[in-house]
Amino acid sequence: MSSTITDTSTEDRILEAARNVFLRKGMMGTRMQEVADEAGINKALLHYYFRNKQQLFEEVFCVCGQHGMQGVWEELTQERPLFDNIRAFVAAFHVAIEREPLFPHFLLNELQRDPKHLLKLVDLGRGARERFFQQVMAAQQRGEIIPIDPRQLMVNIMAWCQFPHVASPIIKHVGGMDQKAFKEFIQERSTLVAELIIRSIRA
Amino acid sequence: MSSTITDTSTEDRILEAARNVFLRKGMMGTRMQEVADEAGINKALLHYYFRNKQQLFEEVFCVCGQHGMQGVWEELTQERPLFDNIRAFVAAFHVAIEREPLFPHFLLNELQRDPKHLLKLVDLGRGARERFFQQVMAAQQRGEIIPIDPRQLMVNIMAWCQFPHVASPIIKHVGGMDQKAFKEFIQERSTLVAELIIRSIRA
DNA sequence: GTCAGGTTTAACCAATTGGTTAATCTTGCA
DNA sequence: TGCAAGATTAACCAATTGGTTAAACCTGAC
Repeated sequence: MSSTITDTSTEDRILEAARNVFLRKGMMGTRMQEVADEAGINKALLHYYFRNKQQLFEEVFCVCGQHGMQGVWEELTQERPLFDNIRAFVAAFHVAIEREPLFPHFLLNELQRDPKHLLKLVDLGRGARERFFQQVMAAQQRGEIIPIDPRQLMVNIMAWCQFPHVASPIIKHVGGMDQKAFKEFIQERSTLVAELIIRSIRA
Repeated sequence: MSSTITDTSTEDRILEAARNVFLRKGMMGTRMQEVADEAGINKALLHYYFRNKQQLFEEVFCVCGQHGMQGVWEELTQERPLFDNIRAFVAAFHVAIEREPLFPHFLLNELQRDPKHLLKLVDLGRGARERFFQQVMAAQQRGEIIPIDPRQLMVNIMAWCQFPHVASPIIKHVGGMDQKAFKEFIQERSTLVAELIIRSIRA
């Protein structure tokens, strides 16, 4: 049966292992053997649970949800002043990335390789973004912020939140940071980013 | 001889083809066959000119320089007010990326995969960055800008310049842009970014 | 012409890898 | 106990791919 303790345990071990390896190596870089090893099982058993690599990939990243990124978007659309929404969003974003630091690089990479499969993940934030755009335009009309394409603002926020993780090897290298120093560097950003974003658009 | 017209032409065709394929697919994603095809030659001839894939890769990206990125760094260190240096740097950066839009994503990706080979490319800007850091700290002491870790400022600038290209599939998708609209979106940034960066740090 | 050198190619090789098969091992149950 | 069905494995297969080899093909010098 598919409800035995061992079953679910095995299937879960596979999903967990696959998620880790996929995040580290990307779809193209992962070897089914490595997933099997990390799950402590045979490679054939992998194909017994998931027909092939593509299906395993989609099961992990499309079916199983996007690992806590959706709560983050909602921070953008609370009934709060624009600046407070930005602060909350940036903070929540940093917490989410701290839980899954490899995710930004992974997602950007896979989307460049094959957009059609993972773009649905991106769409989950669409509603929140649209409401955020409206709030930005409203603040603009009230003269609270400078005139700016809301999409540019959105890209600016995302860039400052995600880029440091995507470029972490460069940053560590040129800044002479070890892992600990880098974490502090990122930690400092979680408040800095919001304040500088606000400074950049405040009228 | 290695100075015949045909020779150099063949070797150049290979280097050009390799550069294109590597930029599109990354080191791991490129197939030697595809490079050979794009160069219009046999796969064996590829190995006749370049012993193996790794050597071809390093020849293209380490030996042959970094394709115009070094002139950009110098814009950071001219004898100009800080804000003018930032404006010039951002503008030059956008021009450089426009010539080679795939380069940011490629570099970030390869560095995450195997830092040791390409980090020397990053080091070419070290001198310029250090002088820039000094100028930032000087402006800080004169009270022209707010207190900020110059490294954070540097990351902020790089993030806004590079991230849109790394995340181009997402941006096109959520913004409903085709290639032309995206180019306009980027074009708008080439002046917007510098002004917003300056707003974010101006005292 | 022809011969020697570098150039180009077709055919081949070995290793990797996604995926399959058939046999073996558990386990719950009649 | 013994059987049936799912779980697990070792061995295997076919396709891809980086790399090699030996032969063929210029082309310029004598």
